[in-house]
Amino acid sequence: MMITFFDKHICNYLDNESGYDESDIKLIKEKYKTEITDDLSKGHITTNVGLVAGSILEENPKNLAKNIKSYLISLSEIDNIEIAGPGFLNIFLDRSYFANVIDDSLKLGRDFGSSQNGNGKKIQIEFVSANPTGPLHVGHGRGAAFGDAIGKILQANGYLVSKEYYINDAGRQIDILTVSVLLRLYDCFNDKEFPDSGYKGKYIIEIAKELNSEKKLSNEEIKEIITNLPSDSEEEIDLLIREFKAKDSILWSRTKQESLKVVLKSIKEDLKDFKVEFDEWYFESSLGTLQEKDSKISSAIQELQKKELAYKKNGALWLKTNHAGDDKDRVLIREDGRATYFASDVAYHKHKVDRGFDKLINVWGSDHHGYIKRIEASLEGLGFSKEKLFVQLVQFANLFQGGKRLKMSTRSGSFYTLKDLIKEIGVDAARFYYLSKQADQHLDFDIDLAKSENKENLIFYIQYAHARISSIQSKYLSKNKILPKNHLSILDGSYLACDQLIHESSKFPGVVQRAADTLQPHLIVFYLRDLAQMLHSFYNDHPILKESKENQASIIRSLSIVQLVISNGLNLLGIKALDKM
RNA sequence: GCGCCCGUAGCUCAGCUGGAUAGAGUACUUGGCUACGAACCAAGGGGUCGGGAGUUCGAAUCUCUCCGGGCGCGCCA
Repeated sequence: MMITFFDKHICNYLDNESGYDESDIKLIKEKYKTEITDDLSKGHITTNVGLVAGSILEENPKNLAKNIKSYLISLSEIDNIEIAGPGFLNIFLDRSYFANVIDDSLKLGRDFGSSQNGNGKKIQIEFVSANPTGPLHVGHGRGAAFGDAIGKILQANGYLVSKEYYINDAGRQIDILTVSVLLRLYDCFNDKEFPDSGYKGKYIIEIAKELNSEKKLSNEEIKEIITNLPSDSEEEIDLLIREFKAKDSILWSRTKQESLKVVLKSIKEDLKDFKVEFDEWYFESSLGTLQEKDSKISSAIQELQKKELAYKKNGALWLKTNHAGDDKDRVLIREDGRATYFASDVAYHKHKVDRGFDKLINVWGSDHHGYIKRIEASLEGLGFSKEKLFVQLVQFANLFQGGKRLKMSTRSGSFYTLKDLIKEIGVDAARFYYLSKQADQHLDFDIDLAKSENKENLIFYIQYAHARISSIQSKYLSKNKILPKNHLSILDGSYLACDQLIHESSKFPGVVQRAADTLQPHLIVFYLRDLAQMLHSFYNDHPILKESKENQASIIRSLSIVQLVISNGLNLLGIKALDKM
C-alpha cells in the first residue's frame, strides 16, 4: 500500500537526512499522519509531517515541508508534490502507480479490505446474552447486529475471534420463568389474577401447553397460593418460588428444565434467522455452586479471599472494588449464603481470561454501565490487567412507525420482538439500520424508512449502486465474451472520469482498519453511502456503452472495484450485496 | 447528589487519535429521461458546531465550567 511506502521514505528522511534530535524525531513519528486525500484536488496522498515537525521544532512548517519534498520528489512513484495550506505535502502519484489500485484490488477480490494487522490475537466477544426468559426483542437485536459485525470486522483484520453467548440459567430470573409457566399450567384463573411479578407474555402460555405435564396440585391449592400474596412484588415472587418448589419439587425442576430448553431454542432460532452465529454458548450453571469446593465460582471467591480483597461484613461477603474507582464495595455472597449475580460474573470473567484470550469485548446494554467498574475491579483483584477487558455499551433503539414511537413494555409482555422486526423489514435492512449509528448513542429506528425504496433509505441506495453495476456488466457481457482484463485508457491518462471512483475505492482498507480499531461498524455504513453516491453520479453523467472500446474496458474495470468494495463492505456488516432488486 | 452518554442546517444524522472552505439526506426553490435501472442525477438558499473560558501555529474535535436532554447508581439480574 502506498501509505506505508511513503511513511518508510519519510522516516528514512527523518532518521538519516533531517539532522533533527533523536527525541524530536521520535515525537514527530508518533504524531504525524499520512492519509489518502479526501479529494483529488489535493493529490492522492497527503501528509502533515511538515506541520507536526514545525510545531515540535518551532520552525516554519512550510520550509520543513520543502525539505521533505525535495527528498521525496525523485521517487519514480511520484509525479508531483505540492505544498499546500499551512504546510501539507500533497503527493500526486505517477499514473501507473495510481492505476495499480485497480489490479491490486481486483486481484484480492473478496480479501480486498482485509489485513493481518490483528496478528492472530485471540479476541472474545460476548454479546446478546439476554436472559433466557423470553423471546429476543428489538433491543437485543442491536447488540446482536453489533457484536456479529465487529466479529466479522475484527476477523477481517486478522484477529482470531470467538463469539460467545452467556446464558443466565442459574439465577432468580429462571425461577420467575418457572413460576410463570407453572401458573399457566394450572390454567385456573384469569389474566387479571395473574401475579404482577410473573412474566405475562403469550409465549409463557405456549410453553405451558408444550409441557404437557401431569398436575399434582389441585386448583384449590393453586388458588390458595395466589390469594393473599404479599403486595411487594419482590416478596410476592419469592413466596411463589418457595411454594411451588416445596409443593412439588419434581415438577418444579422438570418445568424449569423444559422452560429453559424451549426459550433457549427460540432464542437460537431467532439469532440464526438474523444470521448471527455464536461459537460458544456458555451456561452460568457450569460455573458450579458455592457448595462444591472446587467449582469455578468457589475457587474464584477463594482466591479473592486469599488475597484479602473479599471480606465479611454484616454476615455477607464483600469484594473491595473501591480502589478501581467504583463508588462502593459490592456483595459477592448474600447474608443468606446465596451467591449474587456479580459473584457468578466474577468467576465467569476469570474463566474467560483463563481460556487464554488476549482481549475480551463485552457488548452490554448501556443500562449496565454502572457495572463496568466492579468487573474491572474483580479482574484486577484476580491479578489480571483491566485493559484486557473492553466493554462496549449499546444504547437502546426506539422504534418508529407511521411517525410515532412504538412503546414497549417488557413487564406486561407487550414488546416488539426481533422476529417481528425481521418479518416486517427483512434481515438485511434490520442489520443495516442497527449498525447505522455509533453503538453508544440512541438510535431512532424508522420502520417505514427501512422499507422504503428511495435514496433516503441508505441500504436501498447502496444496494441499488451495486445492482446497477451488475446490470451494466451483463449488458457489456452481452456484446463481449468476458469482462475486460485491462484498463489502458486509465493507465495512459486519456480517460480520467473514473479517477474519483478509483480513489474513493482505495480508501476501503483504511476504513475497515479504522472500524476495527474503534469497533465502529457505522464507519463502513457511511463510507459505502459516499461511494454509492459517487457511483450514481458517475453513472448518470456517462453513457458508458457509447464510449470507445478502450474506455468501456477502463470504466467497467473501475466500476468492478466499486462493486467489490460495496459487496465486501456489506459483507462485513453481515449483509449480502444484490445483483438485482 | 455522584457516574456514564449526548447537544452540529427547520428535521434525521456524518465528521471527534486536533489540521487545509464544517458535510450528507430530508424539506423548500429549480433543472435533467427518443441513453446502459429517473428506484437516479445536478444547482441554489439554509450554521455564533448548546453558552463561556483555556491549551495550540491551528479546536466541532482536547481541558475546565455552566445550561439542556437520556441512562445508571440494590445483599436485582
